[in-house]
Amino acid sequence: MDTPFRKIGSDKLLSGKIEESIELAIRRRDYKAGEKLPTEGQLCDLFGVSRTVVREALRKLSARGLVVIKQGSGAYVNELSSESAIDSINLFLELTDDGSLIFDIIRARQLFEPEIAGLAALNRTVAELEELAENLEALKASPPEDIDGQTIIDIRFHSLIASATHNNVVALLMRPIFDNMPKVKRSIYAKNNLGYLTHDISKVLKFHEEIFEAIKKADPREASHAMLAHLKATEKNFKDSLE
Amino acid sequence: MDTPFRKIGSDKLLSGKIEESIELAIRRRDYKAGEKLPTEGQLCDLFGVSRTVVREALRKLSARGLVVIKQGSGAYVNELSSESAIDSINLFLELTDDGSLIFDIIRARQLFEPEIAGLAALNRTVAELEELAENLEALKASPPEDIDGQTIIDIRFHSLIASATHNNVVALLMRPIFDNMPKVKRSIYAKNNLGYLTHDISKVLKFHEEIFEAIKKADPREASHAMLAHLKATEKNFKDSLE
DNA sequence: AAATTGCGATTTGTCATACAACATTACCTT
DNA sequence: AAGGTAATGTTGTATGACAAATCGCAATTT
Repeated sequence: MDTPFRKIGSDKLLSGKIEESIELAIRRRDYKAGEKLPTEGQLCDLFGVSRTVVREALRKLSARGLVVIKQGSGAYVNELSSESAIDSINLFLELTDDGSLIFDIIRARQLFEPEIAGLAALNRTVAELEELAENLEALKASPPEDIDGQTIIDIRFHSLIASATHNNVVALLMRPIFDNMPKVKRSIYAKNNLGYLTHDISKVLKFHEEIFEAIKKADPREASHAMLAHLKATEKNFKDSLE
Repeated sequence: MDTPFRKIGSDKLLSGKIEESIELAIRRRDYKAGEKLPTEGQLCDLFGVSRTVVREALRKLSARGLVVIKQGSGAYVNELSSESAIDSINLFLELTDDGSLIFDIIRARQLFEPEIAGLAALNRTVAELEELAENLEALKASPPEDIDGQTIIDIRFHSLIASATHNNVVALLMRPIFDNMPKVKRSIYAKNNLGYLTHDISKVLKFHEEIFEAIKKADPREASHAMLAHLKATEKNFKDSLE
């Protein structure tokens, strides 16, 4: 039953208020990345609370990746990496997976990656082409039985293309998808394990090379088509493994 | 001086180890959503550490959205909502924005949303069509000067379509993009404020209706095209505001 | 019997103090 | 001046105490 009365000072916990306060200061750039925050003692004085409260506030901020705490030294504003944000997403996907995650990942890649490859074909620099070429060589050189290693190289190939769009939002949002590729791979090889291996790295390599050539030629349509073909093949591989 | 050897048991801090341990238990589903964790006192005994440490571990977990702590009651495994994960992403985007965020958002939408609309056209249910229809009515009924209100309805329209793909990954990853739409809107109206308003809700409505009709007809190609036209118009609107 | 109230026990929130572990600085020795 | 060492500062952990919120159960009221 709802009453007309609602909570007022939402965050009644002191550690919560102080967390907010420090977070705000960081968002306002009062403290920039790498800078040292006041010591626990100073924060106690500033806020007029006990060290317990300050420490718990700092702990929460560190858990969210906003600050790093170094024993004996102090608390510093984190050079914000995307890792903690990505981790949050991945944790959520893992915990809410009702079994559809793998298929959703496969489908999402088909939706997004062709377009990404197309944009990358337009925006890529020569340095990025170089990195892609190196990646192809690495895949060629990898031992045929080292599936995990190949997966890492595979992920990097697709990540490089996402980065080559020069769109930070795109590159960031694709990360959770790429992070889940090993799970997809594992699910494929878990089914037909040891016996007959459908895995054929030369096929993957061929697709990668086609995509690379299209991006090199700055041909978005062809890049997009090549990417879609690649992902369709991956999906077929996955579906075949379900029997 | 760095040695080539690094710590193995990475988290040397007790609170970190205990955080990990509890997190693992949650990931393993030893404690399911809504369930109550042992009390602080019990955890102290279990791990053989002080309450300080246990409390800081719980605080970190709560900051990451894995548990909720209720004073006088206990710590419970959180009904995991996507909010904290999304917040992390949004915070990261905000803090690392070098000025390109708004443009990246606009571009990312053009990459992703046409495909999404296409998939939604194939997978939408009648209930979802109903919700979209209601949303169109809401937009029609909104006061012309209530731009913030219209933005909320606009966001919901696009969110509904993303959900109608029935792909959790897609719906989740689009959230940070939608959350930033108000920022884009504000940047448009900040430029030509008060004077001549380029804002014309009837245009938006027309696009939305086209998209809706295509999705209703289960025509992915048309849905995709309509969505792209909509987003191109939005981009033009944005670019016009830059002069 | 059902609902409400009140009280005690449990649990989390905050404070204070003390000491350990680590980092930084200043000083001293060479 | 260079290098090592002690002093100092800062974070990590432990303990004890009490406040504040919640919960469970019995007593009371209706």
